Amino acid sequence: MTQNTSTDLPVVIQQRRQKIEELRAQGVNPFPNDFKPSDFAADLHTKFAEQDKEALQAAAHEVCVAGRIMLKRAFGKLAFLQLQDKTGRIQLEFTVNALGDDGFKFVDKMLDIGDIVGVNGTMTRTNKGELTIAVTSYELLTKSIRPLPDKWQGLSDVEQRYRQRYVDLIVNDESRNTFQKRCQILSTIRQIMTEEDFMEVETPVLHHQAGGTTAKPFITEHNALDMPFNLRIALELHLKRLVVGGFDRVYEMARVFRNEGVSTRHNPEFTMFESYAAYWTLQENMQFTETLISEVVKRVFGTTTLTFGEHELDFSAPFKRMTMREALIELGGATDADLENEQTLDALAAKRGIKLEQWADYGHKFATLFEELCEPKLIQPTFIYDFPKSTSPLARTYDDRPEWAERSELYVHTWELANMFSELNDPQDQAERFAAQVEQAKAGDDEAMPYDHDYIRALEYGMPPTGGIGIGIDRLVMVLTNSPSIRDVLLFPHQRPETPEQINLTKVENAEEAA
RNA sequence: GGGCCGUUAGCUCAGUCGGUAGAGCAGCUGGCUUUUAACCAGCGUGUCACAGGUUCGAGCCCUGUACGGCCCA
Repeated sequence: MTQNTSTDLPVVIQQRRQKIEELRAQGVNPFPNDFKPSDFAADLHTKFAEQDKEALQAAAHEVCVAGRIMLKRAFGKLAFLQLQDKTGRIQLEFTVNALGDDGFKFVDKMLDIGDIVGVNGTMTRTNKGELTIAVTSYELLTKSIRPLPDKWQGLSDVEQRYRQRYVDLIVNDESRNTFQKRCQILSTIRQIMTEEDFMEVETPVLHHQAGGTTAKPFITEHNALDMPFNLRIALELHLKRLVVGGFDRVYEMARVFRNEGVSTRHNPEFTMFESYAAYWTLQENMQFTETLISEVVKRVFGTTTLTFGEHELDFSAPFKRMTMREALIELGGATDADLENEQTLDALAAKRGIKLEQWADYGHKFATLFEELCEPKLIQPTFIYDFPKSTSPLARTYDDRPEWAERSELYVHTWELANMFSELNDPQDQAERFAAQVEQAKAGDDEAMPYDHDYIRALEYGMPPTGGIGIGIDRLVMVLTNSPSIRDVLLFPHQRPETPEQINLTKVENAEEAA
């Protein structure tokens, strides 16, 4: 918001500011911090669910809550307000009888929707049966000066919901619920990882060389070192260095950054989960991934079936498994002959109207055909395994099938949710793969990885046979919370600056630091 | 990057054929001791995203820009 002069402000804000002045004139602090609530709305609803008005009034349970006023219905000598805390809402009843003329008049005239109050009172029920706190004393804790959105329509403008997430969270229950679920999903993953004896580690965000996958990095600069850095695009290579170091089971769940487009499924910064376990094979990777996800669903949602859009998704283990070749044949309608060699793949692509890259080899063509022909059909959780070697530069290949990598991806609702493989631990092979990537980059693949010499050096010390798993946490949360856009599961999704001035602010700060 | 759509009061939205801005909620004043989108009486909320253009006259037509949404790459 731009800086307005006071007369430009909405009338409501001017009125609220005047109320603050009046309060101060009366010696009332509009922002005190001496109130301690001891009860929460949801607990009260649970605790007193069975008790009727007479029972409650006879017992006169004393309670103390604090929260935001969301609704106000005032009569001459009685007022009902609805208070919202982090657990939900509870109705408050203010009366002249309980509070006296001045105490009631303050509620009527000075307390507004949006204000934060603390109250003491006793439990009761209204004649209509609603559980209510009969307030015996109260305190204004924070005066709010901006009006909340319409109590019935709420806030639906998507831009404002993202830019002012705090307002969205105040008024939209679904939004609050989604982010609570996100938090529970993350903490349950951490719980399970701890139960499985994994160690959570932190690796650098600033990389000299953004590796571990193929994506365009962000570039930043270290002023004191006078040196450019990339923001990480994956966690992989540092975590595997730790496996070399003897930490047999490690994982990290954190933000990575990719300098690419923004869409309903892409945000420039997003959360990756990666775990590495020494001595795990691809089979164990797949078993663990399905256990982790189905266990998260069970613990967080108390079920194994969740709705996404029109689909019922069944997360009970085991998930379906098929090789990429089987998928192309069963789902893609290809024949063995179609998959014979590069020429037959070209013919298949031409027949289905699929464009293949100039630089693509057999493996890349094979994978592209899979993406085009099969991905849209993968709704229920399904592992696709056995990837072409050339599309998997960090994965071990089968000893008896050197052109195929011990790699699998988990698909749910057409999205790639997880990626896992037996890690390539032969330093010479890995060096050759890096070299091939460099060649591929020269040939025009702008997603090829750079050569990481220190990673080769680490492998030369010896990395035990290891299974690695990567999970796109935001997409997982989307699938589990029925959220069609990644912005619905990111508290503060990427937005362009609201005003040109904000772009200038960023530049000014950089210039100051550089000076 | 391309296509389509959107931007009007604090919020949700209407605005006819181009004739100078409208509703509900919120707010303000008054009334009301059991409301559940409380009710009754009264008051008005405004850089119609921004900048140009056409026109006697633009929220409406045209051009450009910004921001956002959806789809495609």
